[in-house]
Amino acid sequence: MKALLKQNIAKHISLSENEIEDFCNLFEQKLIPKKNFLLREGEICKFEGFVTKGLFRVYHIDKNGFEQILYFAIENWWVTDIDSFTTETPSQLFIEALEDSEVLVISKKDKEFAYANLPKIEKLFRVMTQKTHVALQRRMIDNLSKTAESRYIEFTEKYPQLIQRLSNIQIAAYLGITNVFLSNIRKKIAVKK
Amino acid sequence: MKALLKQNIAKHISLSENEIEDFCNLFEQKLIPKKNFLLREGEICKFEGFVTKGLFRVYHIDKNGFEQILYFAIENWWVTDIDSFTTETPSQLFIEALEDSEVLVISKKDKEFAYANLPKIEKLFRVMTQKTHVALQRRMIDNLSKTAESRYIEFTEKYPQLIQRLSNIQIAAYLGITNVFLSNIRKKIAVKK
DNA sequence: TTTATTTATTAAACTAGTTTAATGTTTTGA
DNA sequence: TCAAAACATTAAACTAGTTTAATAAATAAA
Repeated sequence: MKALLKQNIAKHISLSENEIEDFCNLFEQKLIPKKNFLLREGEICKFEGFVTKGLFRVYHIDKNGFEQILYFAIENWWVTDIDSFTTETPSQLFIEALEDSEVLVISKKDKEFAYANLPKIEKLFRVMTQKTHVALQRRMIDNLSKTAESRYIEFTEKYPQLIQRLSNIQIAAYLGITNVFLSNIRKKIAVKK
Repeated sequence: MKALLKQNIAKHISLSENEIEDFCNLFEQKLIPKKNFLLREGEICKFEGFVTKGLFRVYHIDKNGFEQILYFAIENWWVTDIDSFTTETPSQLFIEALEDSEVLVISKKDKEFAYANLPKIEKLFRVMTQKTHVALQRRMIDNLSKTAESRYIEFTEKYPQLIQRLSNIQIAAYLGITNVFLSNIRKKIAVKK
């Protein structure tokens, strides 16, 4: 059950068999059925999660009621509201299962325990946060410089397996456009081919 | 000369007098005159910097020649291309001094040395990267959900001291709009008052 | 001090993306 | 298996933001 998690950790840092076992024992499994929430706006995020099955979307609802999707998380991805988790303030985000999902979660308390007792865990999360940050930085540049059409094309090329599992409404909310305009883009691309 | 750096580090983690001294000794000062570069596109970023005087802009030039500003760095801010620095690949960014500036830099080699010998430094950069990431995440949501006008107003409210040192061209490139449209926004706001 | 360069503003035509609403299709759930 | 709900598409009017260009003002350089 925790094989995927161990494998994911090993991609970032090297730990002894014991160390990785100890760390993974701090996680417990949660099952989140489709349309249920791992986190709701206003709650303080007290966990960090690793998805082993299913699909989540992490999104914000602005004051006009529009949803902006920060990211999706499928199998082998980490999911949390790092803002609320680190500052211990109420979250501005929802984390919702778009499919029946399974996630391994570690509590804030246990994570701090790991930081204190397994120094390499500090490195693990530094490296992971850096990678996440680099990815977001690239997305920021793309959003500032590229048209919705090329952002859509690049998204489909980068995450073909994800596209198939998402409705156009979700994809549009991620790209920062309306689903009506996404429809236009898709038509335009289809005509080209 | 390194008092500001020490004070900045102390904000994030607590170190002994010796530890902080040892770590700060790994930094050396660089003077970058206005309009000169700390990093150019294509170079591999081999440093992490802490600004003690002046002002930098970190930006990308897209294939149409337009500039997008990722962030500004003034006194007491850190500056690097974390992407190029961690992956050791050619940078897609320019880091340019907008004023005569002074920056304390640590090399990649010395930073790895610090990670290996001063475990708390690992924590320092994990915490800093997290904070930077949270800020970028908030900016991403703002860019997806808010109009250019409210992004401008919020920027002026959040960084009043920065606004005074920047031309409207720089501010527009940060907001992701043209300077012509920024002029319209400014006029509209002025009329309101 | 004079000239060249960069910056800010304005106008006017234009375009990428939104809004609202209608219609058909697919999925869900009782 | 049938009705309700969610989804995708299209059209048409609209708006936020761009583009190009001209002009004035501020800054820098010689």
